[in-house]
This record gives sequence, C-alpha cells and structure tokens, in this order.
Amino acid sequence: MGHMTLSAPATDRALLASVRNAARVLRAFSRAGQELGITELSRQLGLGKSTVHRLVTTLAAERLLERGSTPGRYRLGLVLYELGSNVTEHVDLHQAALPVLTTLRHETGEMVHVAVLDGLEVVYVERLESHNMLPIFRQVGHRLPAHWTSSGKVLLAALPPDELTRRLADWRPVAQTPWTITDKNRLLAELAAVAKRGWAQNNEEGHLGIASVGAPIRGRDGKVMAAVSVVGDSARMRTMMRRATSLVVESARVISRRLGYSSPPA
Amino acid sequence: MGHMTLSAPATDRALLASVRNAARVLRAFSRAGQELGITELSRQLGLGKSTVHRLVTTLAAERLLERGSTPGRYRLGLVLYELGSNVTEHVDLHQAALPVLTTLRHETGEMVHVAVLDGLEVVYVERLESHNMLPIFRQVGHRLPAHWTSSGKVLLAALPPDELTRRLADWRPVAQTPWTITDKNRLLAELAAVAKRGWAQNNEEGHLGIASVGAPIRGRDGKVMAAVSVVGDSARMRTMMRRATSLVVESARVISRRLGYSSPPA
DNA sequence: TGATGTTGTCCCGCAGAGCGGAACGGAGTT
DNA sequence: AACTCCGTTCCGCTCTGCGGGACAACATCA
Repeated sequence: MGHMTLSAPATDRALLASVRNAARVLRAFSRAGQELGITELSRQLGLGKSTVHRLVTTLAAERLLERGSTPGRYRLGLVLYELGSNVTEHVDLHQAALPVLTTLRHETGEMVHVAVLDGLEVVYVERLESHNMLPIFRQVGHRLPAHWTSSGKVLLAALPPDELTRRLADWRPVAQTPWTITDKNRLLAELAAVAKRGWAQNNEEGHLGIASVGAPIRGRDGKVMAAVSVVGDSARMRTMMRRATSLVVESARVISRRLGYSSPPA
Repeated sequence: MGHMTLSAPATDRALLASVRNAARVLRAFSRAGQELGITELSRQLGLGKSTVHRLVTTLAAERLLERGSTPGRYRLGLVLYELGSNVTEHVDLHQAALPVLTTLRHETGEMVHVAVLDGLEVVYVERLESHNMLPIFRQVGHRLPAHWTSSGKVLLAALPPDELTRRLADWRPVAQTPWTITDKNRLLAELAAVAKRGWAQNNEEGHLGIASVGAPIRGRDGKVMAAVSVVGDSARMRTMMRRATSLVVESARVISRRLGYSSPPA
C-alpha cells in the first residue's frame, strides 16, 4: 500500500494503517477543537494531501466527520457523539453517580467531578458546576496530569505497584505551580499515604488558588475504576476540609455500592 | 485488497474499505450496548473472523475500543468518550443550554431534553431528569423517529420544503401508538402548522401516556440547529400545557440568544 | 488585471497492505 | 476423549490505498 514514506520501523505489524490514520485524523480534530481543512490536517499528520482527503471523505461518509460551516472544512460528526454516549463503562458509572453527585454538590456548594485514569492523565467524565464558577475546567472529556489533582492521586494510588512504576518510568513532571509534586519519590510517598487513608487532597498543586479532595469509586469487582472529587477555591475549601473529606469519602462509598461493590468485612 | 467477497457494486469508489469497516465495528458496539467477541462481530458484519480480529486489534491499539471484563471481549473505549465530548457543535450548545434547561426543569418539574435531527430521527444530546422518573428515555445519544416526538416535529418543520420531501421520499412510518402520525399528508400539514406557530406538541404519538412540547433553537446564522422539549406523563402535562408551552418557547429563545442569534425585527 | 499564492479535489501507476481460508490452542460440554 | 465453540495466528494472492502531481476555484498581492 504505497511507498510508506520513510518511517514504519517494522514494529506493530498486523495493524491497519488506514484505520490508525483515521484515528489520528479524529484526534487531530479533537485536539484542535475547531473546524479543519485538508491541507492543515495533512501538515499536522505528515500525510499526503490526497491521502488525508480520502480519509476525511470516508469518515464524513460514515458521519464520524461532517462538513463544516464553510465548504472544504470539516468537524467531528454526530455519530461520534452517539458513540461516546454509549461507552458502556461510563453509562453505568453515570447512572450510579449522578444522583449522589447532585447531593454532594448541594452539601458542599462546590464543583463536583468524576474522573478516570488514562496513562498518567485523568479524564473527567462527569462534572457538576458550582454556583461559584471556576474558570479552569472546561468540560467533560477534559484531561489533566494525574499528579496535579486529587482524583489523579487516588487513581494512581490504586494501581498495582509494578504497574505504577512502569507508568512512572517515563514520567516527565511539569511544575505547574510551586506546590506541584515533581519528585518521583515524594509522589510515591504521597500515593502510599493516599492508598492507606483512602482519600487524597490537592492544595494548589495543579492551579494556584484551587484545592480539592478525592476518593476512590470501586466497581463490583472491587477494582478502583474512577474517583469523585470536590474542587473549589482554596480559601473556601480550607474552611470545610474535614467536612468535605468525609462527604466525598461517603459519596464514593455510596456510588461504589450502587455499582454492585460490597465493601469487605473490616 | 483481498477478494472483496461479492458485493461492492462499483459504487462509492475512493472510499477506504477498512475505515468503513472500522466504523461499522464501532457502530455494532454502540448498537449492542454490551461487550462483544470477535466471532459475534464477524457474523453481524459478514466479514471474515481474521479481518474483524485485525480491525478490533487496531481499534483497541488506538483506544477506540478496550478489552472488556472477560478476555477476548471488547467494548467502546475511553477515547471515543473524549471525541464525543468534543463535537464542537454540541460543546457550544451544551454551554448555552444547560443553565436554561436547569431553570426550565425546575419551573415545570418535568424531564427536559435537547435533540438534534439526523435523517428522520432525533438524537437526544442533553437530558435533565425529572423527579418523576419516566422509563422511556434511556440516555443521551438515544434515538427516536422524529415524527414520534415534539422535538422531531420542530426540527422537521424547519427543513427547507424540498429537503423535507426528499427525506420523506423513503419514509416508512411505524404506528407506535394509535395516535402516531402515519400519513404523509397529515404529517406535512402538521409540520406546516408547527412551522407557523413556532412550537410543536406531541400527545402520546410515540409512547402511550407520554406527552411533550418542543420549540426550535437557532444558531447565530439563524438556522434551526436543535430543539428543546419538556416531556412528561400526559395527564400531568395536560394540566399545564399552556404554561409549559410558553416556558419552552421562551427557553428556546433564550438559548438561541445565548448562541448568538438575534431575532429578526418582527 | 495578471501574477502568485492559497485552497480543495481528482487522477493514476506501482507495490505492499489487507483480505479470507485454514490451522492452532485453550475452555467448556457432552 | 471426542466434541464444539471461542480468540488468535499464519500466509499467499490480489487489488486497494498510497503519494506525486495536475487542476480549478478563490484570495491576495502589485
């Protein structure tokens, strides 16, 4: 299939090049967050213009992309929205979590999140806004480095030790604030503490002026599959940290129970 | 690339077969709503087992699919969730609509929806539950025939007449209830009335015991891009139809304004 | 206006990617 | 042990999909 430019170091055989490229196209749109043209995509992906054109045409025929406002530009299509809504794991999680989150938000008055782990990043899959709008978190689907967040710490802390070290092998921490943890040993110590006590705090480690508390959600198999967190202005959070913590921990426990997890005999 | 079994009636050339098949695989998962195995997919799609296996492996490598609970089974992956969250049209719509919907739900006490049109079906893209849970609407991303719903009527009524007749050409109406509109001329008359008065009702035309009112949301270009609707038990709805109607119409107007639409001088 | 940059779309020949048939190994059933 | 199902792997033949290049339609200059 074509000249294969240079690259293709004979790794990952048996994978469909065009499907991979199609996925790259979709991700490019997701990253850009706006309508894109053929040439621009072609440059971003390092693929021939005609190749990209063919990919985009096909994806548009499948309605994974749709023609944008001006001709020749494209954007993510409706079908993707549908597919995303049907990611089964999240359907269950959504149904189990939503009522609990609503209560939690009322009790704390702050923004409430549910996140899952992907590599070393957290992906937010549920979000309830507080009345005091914070300008940081954009929307569901947003990603952040796990060690910037309380949910992230909770999720990392739940990994088997060998898996954790494997993932942290090529960790390149970014000091987002003066309080961001950038030392691997400090992070490991923190995660051990989090695992032990069953919840995590984050005090301006991801964004100045923002603090949060998070606790693990377990699926029916007992494995940690997500984390709830309450996020708010650090001054307000400080005044109710103890209460917020116990509320978050309790919410996480209720959601886990609704997912079919029966806590082990203490 | 391979024997192309039989099919391939020389139509749609220049479309990538593997990408098309990948899309079919994803849709199969979405339809099933549960984890699927290779053989089952292979049967559903009429493709060779090894072909499906290759597709699934590739999609899993791209994280569009992920390994399920038992080995050898797969489900829709996290990346799809992210992609779906980034469908730009809906990001804007979401932000413009959510606060208005919250108010609308409080004012009516009923379930509130936002839907867009796809062919002759409506796809629900926002949903706020009422306290009186209705067992019908499953989740965001759910589809219904447009003529069963008030949102659907609103959206159909906004189509250019030629486009509408084109889509209705191969309309195969299903009489879901005794009140479902199954006659094309009656539907056209109803849609004309809807277009004229600016809102639509639905009285047990999609589900017995369920009624709804819907109104159009316009984008900044003035084109109808979505519809809001209030859905509830038909007895309760009847008692507040006038009020619900004006609330829905007003909500739709506010959302349109927030999207940048400035209503024409009357 | 004509020159020169874009852009999206289309054409086409070559070669290697992707197709499906078939074989393999493991889990449950009978 | 002889089934039958599953997911996975192998492999050779063929036709698909690759990218270079041509083209028309615009925009943006002088």
